[in-house]
Amino acid sequence: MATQDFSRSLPMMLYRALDAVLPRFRRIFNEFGLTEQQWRVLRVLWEHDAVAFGALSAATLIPAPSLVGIVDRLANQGLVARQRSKTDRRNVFVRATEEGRELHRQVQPRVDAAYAELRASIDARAWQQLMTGLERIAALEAGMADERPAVNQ
Amino acid sequence: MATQDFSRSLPMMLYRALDAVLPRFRRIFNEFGLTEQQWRVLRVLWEHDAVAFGALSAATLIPAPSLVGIVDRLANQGLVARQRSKTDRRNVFVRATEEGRELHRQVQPRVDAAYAELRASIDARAWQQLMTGLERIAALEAGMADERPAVNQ
DNA sequence: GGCAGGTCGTTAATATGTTAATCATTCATA
DNA sequence: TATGAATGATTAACATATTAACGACCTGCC
Repeated sequence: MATQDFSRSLPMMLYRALDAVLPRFRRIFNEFGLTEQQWRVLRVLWEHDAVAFGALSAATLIPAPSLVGIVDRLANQGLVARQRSKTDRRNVFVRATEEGRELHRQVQPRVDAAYAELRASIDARAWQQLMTGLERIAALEAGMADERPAVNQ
Repeated sequence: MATQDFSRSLPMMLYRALDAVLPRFRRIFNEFGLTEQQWRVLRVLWEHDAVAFGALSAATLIPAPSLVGIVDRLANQGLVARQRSKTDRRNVFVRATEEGRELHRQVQPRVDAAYAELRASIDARAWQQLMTGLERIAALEAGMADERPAVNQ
């Protein structure tokens, strides 16, 4: 089982793809004083009004401890607001303010255009195969250990 | 040009794939007191003896400002050593110490096994198509702006 | 020989990732 | 109804990412 070529390993190829794709979007976000993660949060809040903190973490793929600070900063800028659940005071809901929605309306068209340009630079068949492959990898259940705690025998 | 489904966008799918794949490797690195990035550096230094700082940054995909601290910490642990070039004192070479090589010999088999297991969990054809797709994306030249500074007219 | 401009590693400031622990709250149950 | 386990957000400590600026060093050119 020879050691595999490091630079063409799956993780490195995924990083390479991100390095090729993200800068064109980050450039847009920076124009509006947003980081990529801050934008991801706004992106979700635009579609769903009020989102539970845990659900927001899952939808953005941002780990909860990171999300705390990100929501803090967005709240300080007046773009989102926190709201504790009244039925279960452990839960926190996050929603975009009107100001946050307005900012999103400005950013989204630019992002859509950049995404269309990206997609147009790869032929549709290769794009579809790539997406299918990524779905299969993503379906692999993260670690495959200590999930399903070995129920009886 | 309707707004595209966020959760299935290329960047989010790439993140999802990383989230599914990385934990199984990180678990191994942590056993040996290494972070993922620290391991990437050792991985390259194992193959190449002495590597110029800039080349190390490129090979690991770790941005230079981050790499400074990572090499610092590896050097403090005695796993790597810095060495300034005598012909051009701006250049710095990094090499693994004997201790670093020994650690690598312990970690690599575990990583190879985990990688083999990962690869076995996807059929070879889908894997190949995924890799081909990733190569195409990676070839896209990052930002496609301010590269090639608009030479005459 | 000296100066303008470029290269290379580094520092600085801020934001985020990672892992473990904490704290308030809820829930099941004795 | 008190109590221990479970949950959800948060804090803590450390490592890394991002962007801009810096400083030492080289190189071409006057």
